[in-house]
Amino acid sequence: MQDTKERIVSLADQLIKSRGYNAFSYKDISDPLEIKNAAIHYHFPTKTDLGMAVIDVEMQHFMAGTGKLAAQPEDKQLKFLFDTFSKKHKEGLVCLMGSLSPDYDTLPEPLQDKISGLSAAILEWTTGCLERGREKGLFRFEGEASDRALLVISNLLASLLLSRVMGSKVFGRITHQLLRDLGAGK
Amino acid sequence: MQDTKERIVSLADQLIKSRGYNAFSYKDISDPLEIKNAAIHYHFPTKTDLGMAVIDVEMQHFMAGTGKLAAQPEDKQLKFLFDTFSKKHKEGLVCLMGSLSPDYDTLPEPLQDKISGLSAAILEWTTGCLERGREKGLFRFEGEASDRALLVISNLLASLLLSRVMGSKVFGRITHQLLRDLGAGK
DNA sequence: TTGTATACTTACTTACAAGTAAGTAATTTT
DNA sequence: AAAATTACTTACTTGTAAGTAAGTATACAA
Repeated sequence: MQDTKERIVSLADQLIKSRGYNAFSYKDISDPLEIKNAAIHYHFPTKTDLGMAVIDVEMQHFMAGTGKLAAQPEDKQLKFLFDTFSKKHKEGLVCLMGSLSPDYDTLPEPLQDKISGLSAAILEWTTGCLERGREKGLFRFEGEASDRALLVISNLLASLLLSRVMGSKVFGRITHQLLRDLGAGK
Repeated sequence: MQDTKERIVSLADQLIKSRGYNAFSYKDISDPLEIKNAAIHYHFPTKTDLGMAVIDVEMQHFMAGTGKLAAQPEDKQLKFLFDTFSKKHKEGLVCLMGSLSPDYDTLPEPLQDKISGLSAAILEWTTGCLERGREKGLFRFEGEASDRALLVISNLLASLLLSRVMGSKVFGRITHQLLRDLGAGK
């Protein structure tokens, strides 16, 4: 039954994005799934193994999602990124990197490396999207595309975090301003 | 000896900003200060009390710092905000809100309220700064000053988080782009 | 039909975080 | 000089997180 394994990863993913890596335990997973904590250790011997699996799945989803859109115009592609974050916002979650980066120094090295890998992939993709979009006249902005991509990611990440602290309207205010700065939808 | 009490808060502040609220324990404070954990409980009966004290001190520092600059031109005032974050960046720390917001939902309500209060104060101050600065021609940007202030705070917060994950150069790249977007120093 | 792999459970161990109760030494107040 | 307050320590308790060793039920394979 691959089913249990997938449910464990899925719940762990949600827990990381809602409460943070250091604030959830195997009990938070075993209780709702009505299994014993040892069942989780059977699939994922250590919490690090589970964390790795969560990031692997996130990476796979990202690759699959962007892969499907590769032929679309860049403004549509960028919308995919914004929609991904918008969905998390509606669920009251933050993004993986937003959740894991404050705890980064407390995480085991293999986990750190996976997180860095994921962030590099997202930055690379966003950079390419903005770069090509600007050439086509879909976006208008100054400076290096990679710097602008960093700004976009930085804002999306923080908008989810700040929504929690400052109220949910913050997400829309930040993303709206962000899109305006890119000269998108113009 | 008020000294011990202050050292406890100061260390707790550093621990929150380096490892996160849920990832530090009283032992991380009692060991370096060479006191017993009960000594911390004497000053701060619960971890929540300690967390509250950390935020209180942060708020006091913010009020004192901005208060001193009230007569200065707005671009200098904004520089104070950037310098505050730059200092944290050099120390490898993130800001309080960056550290506490992912764990927000796991925190006791009084702590949540204090964090929200602090964030509101920072947003209010930044909004005023940008607003008056734009009127004087020190800044140039579109949209509501409060939305732009949100963007500034969002980027500063995220730049510290992302520096950990993506490498320390990220901080400078984000802040540089941010200042350019405000038409500052021009 | 016996054996082996899979997916668990039962029942632990170890470690440590958070908090408390009672005691003590030094200072300060009356 | 006695009493009270301050700032701790000693020595706990309770709870929980992470992990493990050994056993069991089921399926499927040789």
